[in-house]
Amino acid sequence: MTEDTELTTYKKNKEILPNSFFFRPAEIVAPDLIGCKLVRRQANNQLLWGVIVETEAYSQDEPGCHGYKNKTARNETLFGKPGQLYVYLTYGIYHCVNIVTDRENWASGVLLRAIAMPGENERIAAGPGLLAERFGLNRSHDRFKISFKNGLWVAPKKPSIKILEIVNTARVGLSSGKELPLRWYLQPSRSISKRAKGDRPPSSLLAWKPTNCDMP
DNA sequence: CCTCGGATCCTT
DNA sequence: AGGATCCGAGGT
Repeated sequence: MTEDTELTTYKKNKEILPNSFFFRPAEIVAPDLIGCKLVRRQANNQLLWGVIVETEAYSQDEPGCHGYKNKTARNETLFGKPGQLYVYLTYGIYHCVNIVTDRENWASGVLLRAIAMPGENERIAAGPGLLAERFGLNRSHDRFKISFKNGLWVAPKKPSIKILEIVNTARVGLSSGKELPLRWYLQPSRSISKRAKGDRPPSSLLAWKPTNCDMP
């Protein structure tokens, strides 16, 4: 299949999550995104994609969220319409990519923490900073509305993903709100971020590959 | 204006 | 265990 027909196949098969998917609470959207594909159309119309294997939920009623205290210039996007990106610079070096969720004027979003990409090193996007770098997303993409038309969208998970286990744990790298179980990852993917204690490492026999999610 | 500390990752 | 490197938030 040529790249252009692959691109149009997404549209023809409606392999695009509707915007309404994100108009739900972050703690519902976050586990629901596990197994879905993040797809980016590149300048040459080739598609860059991978399977989302780790997410975290944030919302303004808990202290881990950037919108916990009040609206500022930095976190304003988080209060905006669901279905757009909230991208911020962290530790002065890396970017973190969120998809805004729930409803307008309620700060909430899902942090995309790790993606498995077929044919690439399994650690290429195994963390929020690496993921942002691999997909070429940075502060200029803050407020970016994800859609097929805009060349960045999420494709629904394949039925085959349902046999796999989604593990729920505490979030990673927080000083406040760290106890809340708002992180989810796909077991036994080898592409999740490696920072959480107690994560069950996948055995080499069980290691999960994104190849069973090829189009269509 | 100054200081502090990150939703990280890589190297000792 | 510590450094890279930016910048928003909060205190003086």
